[in-house]
Amino acid sequence: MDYLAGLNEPQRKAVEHIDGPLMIIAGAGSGKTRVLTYRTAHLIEKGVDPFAILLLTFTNKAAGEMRHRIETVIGNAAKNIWMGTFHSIFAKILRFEGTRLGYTSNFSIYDTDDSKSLIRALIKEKNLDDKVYKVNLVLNRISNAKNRLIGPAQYTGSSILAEEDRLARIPAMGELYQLYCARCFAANAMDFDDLLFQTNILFRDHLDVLNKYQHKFKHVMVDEFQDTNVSQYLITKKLSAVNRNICVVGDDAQSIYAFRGADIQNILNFERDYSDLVTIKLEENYRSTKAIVAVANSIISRNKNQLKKDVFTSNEDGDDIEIIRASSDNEEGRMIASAIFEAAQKENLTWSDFAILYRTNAQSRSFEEALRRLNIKYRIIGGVSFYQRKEIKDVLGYLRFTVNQNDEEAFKRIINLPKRGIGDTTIAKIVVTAAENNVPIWDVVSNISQFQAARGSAGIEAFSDLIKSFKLMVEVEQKDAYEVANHVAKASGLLRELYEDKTVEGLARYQNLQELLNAIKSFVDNPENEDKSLATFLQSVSLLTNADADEDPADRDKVTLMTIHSAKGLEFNRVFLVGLEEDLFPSQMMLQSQQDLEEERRLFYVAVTRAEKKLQISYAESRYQFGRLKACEPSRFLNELDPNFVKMAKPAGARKEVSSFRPVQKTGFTAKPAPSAAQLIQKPTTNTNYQHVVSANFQATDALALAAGQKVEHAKFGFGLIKRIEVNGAERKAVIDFEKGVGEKTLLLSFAKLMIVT
DNA sequence: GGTCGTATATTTTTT
DNA sequence: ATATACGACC
Repeated sequence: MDYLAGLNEPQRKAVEHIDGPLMIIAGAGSGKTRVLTYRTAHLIEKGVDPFAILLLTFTNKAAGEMRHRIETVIGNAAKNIWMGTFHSIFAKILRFEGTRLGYTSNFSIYDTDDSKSLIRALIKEKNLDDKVYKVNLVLNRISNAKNRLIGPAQYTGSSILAEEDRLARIPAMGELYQLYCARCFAANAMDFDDLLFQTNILFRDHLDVLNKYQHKFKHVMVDEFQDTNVSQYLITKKLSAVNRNICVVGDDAQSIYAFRGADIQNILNFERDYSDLVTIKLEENYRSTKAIVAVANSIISRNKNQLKKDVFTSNEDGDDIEIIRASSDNEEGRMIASAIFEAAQKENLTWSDFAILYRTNAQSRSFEEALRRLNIKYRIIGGVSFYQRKEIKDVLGYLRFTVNQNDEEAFKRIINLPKRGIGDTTIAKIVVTAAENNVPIWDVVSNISQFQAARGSAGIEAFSDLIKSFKLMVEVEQKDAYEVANHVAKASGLLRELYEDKTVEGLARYQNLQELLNAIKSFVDNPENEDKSLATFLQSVSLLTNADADEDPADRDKVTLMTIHSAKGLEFNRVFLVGLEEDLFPSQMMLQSQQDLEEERRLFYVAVTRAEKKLQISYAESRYQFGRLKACEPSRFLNELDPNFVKMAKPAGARKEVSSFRPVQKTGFTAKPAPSAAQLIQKPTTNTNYQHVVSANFQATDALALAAGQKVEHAKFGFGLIKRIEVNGAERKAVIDFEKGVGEKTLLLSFAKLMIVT
């Protein structure tokens, strides 16, 4: 019990409160995780069975870390606590209980891409105008409905919603919703929202199941409670209705997921649902300096919709918050990068002490470039994660279809991959045939001759034989996930296809695939995983968030770049909050669609409170957007900072633009790893002759731009004159002579769109 | 059915 | 700037 000694009064009270509903309002940096950890440990020490504790966190990573910390306090018993995200915990429960709802235990989980693809197909099948029925809009409406527990039947029955959709000129919305659900169900698939929605249905319609879990979980705890939606809230409420031991932890000031259905009212109105609720406020900030806390308070005090709170700190005063003005996004990048470089040297900090936080993922580019230039190591959290990459999703598609042959989206992805001569028309026909005859897709595929004339059916038969052999491995031979995946990668031909692709991207994709196989291997080898089946692996994979990505600890000393959303729950010695421009932050989109400046302000608050020692905020006066330079205004949020703790950074000395013209000497370098990225094959060069041979597949406009005598220039990086250009149409090759040396950068930018053929 | 070339729209945040 | 959609053509 000695760990109680290190806690302050409210923290200790929270830890020691065992029976009855408890709400902990935890200000930023107030030791929330610590309280949650100790409280759980305390429960177990008081004799609560770890299996009877349900702890819901926001990311899998948070759960993992918490488990680790509890383990150091109470040891091995921590392994048995039910801990994870809402999505992963209830996916697990649905595996067991889903049969009650007509799903089998190996149901697929559709990610957002799958959902969108299905909606796109439905819009097409119904002959609706996809300019009016935008996929994102439709998906949003469906998602919102599910999060508010409005099923398709209720949706179509609601005159209010029908009126809304009529006014929005999307009267077929209800029908689409219905079809979407029917198709997901036929595919034995649930989307992200279904994992919560169907859990609610399960608990509503099957009281014996609800009862079982109500008695199983003696204590229910919810972390980041401010970001739960109605669907999640109802699940926890139902689960804790018997024992009434519900403990929620959160900070209304940090509620930043309204766009995903999170309802700040859950926390603001929590008292209404529990008359005997005990509320404890943690208001002492242990993380940040006085200056940072003061500025954060000055920001959040402008919001009306919040619980009263008085966050304070007894930490040192600290440096003032610095505002950095840059002329462009590229200059912003350079200024921040050199600020990091200098600070690291002068103050003996490591790269991992720094974080750059931005509003949108697209902003990372200028920082990446500038950091690379200074040889500063960095890592980017978010963006396109490993499991989103095409080659990975392709293999996962095969694996998904092997486990669940009704999975329509997996089917569409892999049926013609590698090419089997099966086109979109055939695929659509199969899908529609299955839907119309109300039979699983697999029935059509495996009996293709009954449904379709001979044309194209050879390829389909080959495909169905392939899948049958995979099925055999899983269902009869009971092979584990790795054995199956390894075989599938080879037998499908995907591995070979990538192996034969000798371009740099091809190589990277091949390596990614190998890495996926390694990940599966380590899943199988991990003694903590009792169930090594493919189905279980797939489930764990589809619920990974981008905060969960593995990082090799040996390689950790890097500057972190990420969106403010992904920074939730983290802290850094130094924080650079960048891109403080009106319309970007606060985001124009957000203000238009949700009319919610307060949520943006909370996001600002979250960003500011990530900093421990020093906070620097920057904005640019111009920024590239859609390839064009746009003028920008400083954000209104800059005026909301307490002026007593803010200073302008001294203007950086006049800076000469870089315009080096280094001759290219390397053989074969690559452009950014964009899909259209190019590899340059360079012929041996002499000192004066910069000839490059490019095998390319380019648009006519590009060829024009590259015509002989044209200047090739890019922004500030320099230019070169093309002396001669030969474009051999048949071979799709261009030979280009440069009059003089051009910078490597210029070459890359000029050729980035050229795609390699050979 | 597949490939190529051009026109068009697109960007907020994420389980 | 780039991803997608569409029409022309093989």
